[in-house]
Amino acid sequence: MNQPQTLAERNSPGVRLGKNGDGAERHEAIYRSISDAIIEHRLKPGARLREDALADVFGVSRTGIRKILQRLAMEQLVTLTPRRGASVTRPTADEAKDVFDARQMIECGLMPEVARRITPDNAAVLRSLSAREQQVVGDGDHSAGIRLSAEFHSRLARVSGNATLADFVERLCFRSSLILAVYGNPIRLGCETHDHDALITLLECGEGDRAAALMSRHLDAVKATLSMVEEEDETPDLHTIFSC
Amino acid sequence: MNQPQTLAERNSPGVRLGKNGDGAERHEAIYRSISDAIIEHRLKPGARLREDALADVFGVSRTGIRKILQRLAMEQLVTLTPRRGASVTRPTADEAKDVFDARQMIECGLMPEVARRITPDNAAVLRSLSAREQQVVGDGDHSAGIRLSAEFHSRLARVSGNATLADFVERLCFRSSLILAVYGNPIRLGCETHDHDALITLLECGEGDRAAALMSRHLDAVKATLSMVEEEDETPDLHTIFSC
DNA sequence: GATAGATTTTTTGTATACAAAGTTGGCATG
DNA sequence: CATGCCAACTTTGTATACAAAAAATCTATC
Repeated sequence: MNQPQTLAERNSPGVRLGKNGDGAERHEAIYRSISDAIIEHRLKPGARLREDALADVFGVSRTGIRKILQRLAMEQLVTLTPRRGASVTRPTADEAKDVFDARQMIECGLMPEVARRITPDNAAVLRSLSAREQQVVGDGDHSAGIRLSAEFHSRLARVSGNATLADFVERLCFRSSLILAVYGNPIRLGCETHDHDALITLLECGEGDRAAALMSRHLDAVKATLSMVEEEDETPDLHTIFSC
Repeated sequence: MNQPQTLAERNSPGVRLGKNGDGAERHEAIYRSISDAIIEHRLKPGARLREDALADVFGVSRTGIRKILQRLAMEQLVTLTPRRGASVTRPTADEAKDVFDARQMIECGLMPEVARRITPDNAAVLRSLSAREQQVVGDGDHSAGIRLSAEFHSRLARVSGNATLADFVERLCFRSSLILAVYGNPIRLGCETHDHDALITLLECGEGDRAAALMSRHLDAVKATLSMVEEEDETPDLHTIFSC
């Protein structure tokens, strides 16, 4: 993700952006790069994101990076501390609970409408997503699995036709990825991927309520894999560790 | 530059900027000023928000204004069109439906937990908010009424203890204010304020399910006051108007 | 030898300057 | 007289420069 256009642009001083297209798409691409890196756990919670470094890597100035960082902060993927810069957010146990409770309410609540609106096309896309997820998990690529699972849930919600709630679900799924990265148990991860297929089948049969019940159990199962041990909190950390 | 922070201070009383004027709080105050103006319908949907003008009015440079505008855009209170700048968003009928459906799902779903957690303190704050709302509506100040109603719902959701869902509800309430500003019927507005009091009473008695039912009816009532006539969409507008 | 203060260095916050694109008005031509 | 093109003016997009604050390092004194 970090190689191709970066060096090319850095090496050419008079950057002609007419060819590459306007900066908006470029910014979107950079946003996606960072977002993906966070969701896939290549950037770990707590990692500092210095503006200069990012500007350097992506070959844009700090102005653009700041904008992207601000957006990521609003989606709670990074935290912006006033004079200390940006870092990948480390979700607290409370936040994790809130996020999964929210998902349970919204995603389950959406199932009846999804059942009403799902089309063979939607189902096919979702099944292929689920298949890809099972494949990469089978290959041991947990990062890709986490992201594909998030994408599955997000797209499923979008079938409901309610863009606002689908956006919420998408954001919650991104945050869930982060939570899994912190509290997740790699061993037990991915044993619930078959739920996704069962979910699609139920929805295609118009069984919205049973789909909601399954979704609820599914999210419970994911929650159950989390080991909710609150990690260290920077400063008190040292005291707790070295005082005993 | 010319008249620094005069309007900013007038519009946001109680915020202490201090002499050094911690920039963060100042930006927050400006954000609130613009946000309030939009929610209270002093800035009407479609109104253009030129960066220079705002920078001038609030006595900061365009940099800060852009940041605020971007945040407002993410909350869907303003729309940012690529080389055309910012304007107050004009919600479509579809968006309005989505927003109210979302509110119905989330706010109603939250009621049982709110009933479990509400304290006399919470109830008192909410009651005073409701009283203020009834008062200003009685005085004919619809703008303040809309904003106080939004604040009531937002705070009510926050009692649930789920910060994530409360944030969602807050955003939905802000957008609702905008929707009411476009599709609302001033005459029928505010006849449901008594629902708020009844809601608190039910919640204090621990009647979460009945509170959820009332909330559902309440939101239905608000929806019913909307006249869902899709307003003009710029270009086709002229054709439709002048072709007959 | 340790601690507190001061200095240096790094990093963010803000403003301004410059470039590109859009909009508007005027001018010329059919 | 209308229509299409061109030019100026306006407004946003981006980078850079400068200032302020926090972190780190060094020094001096107790």
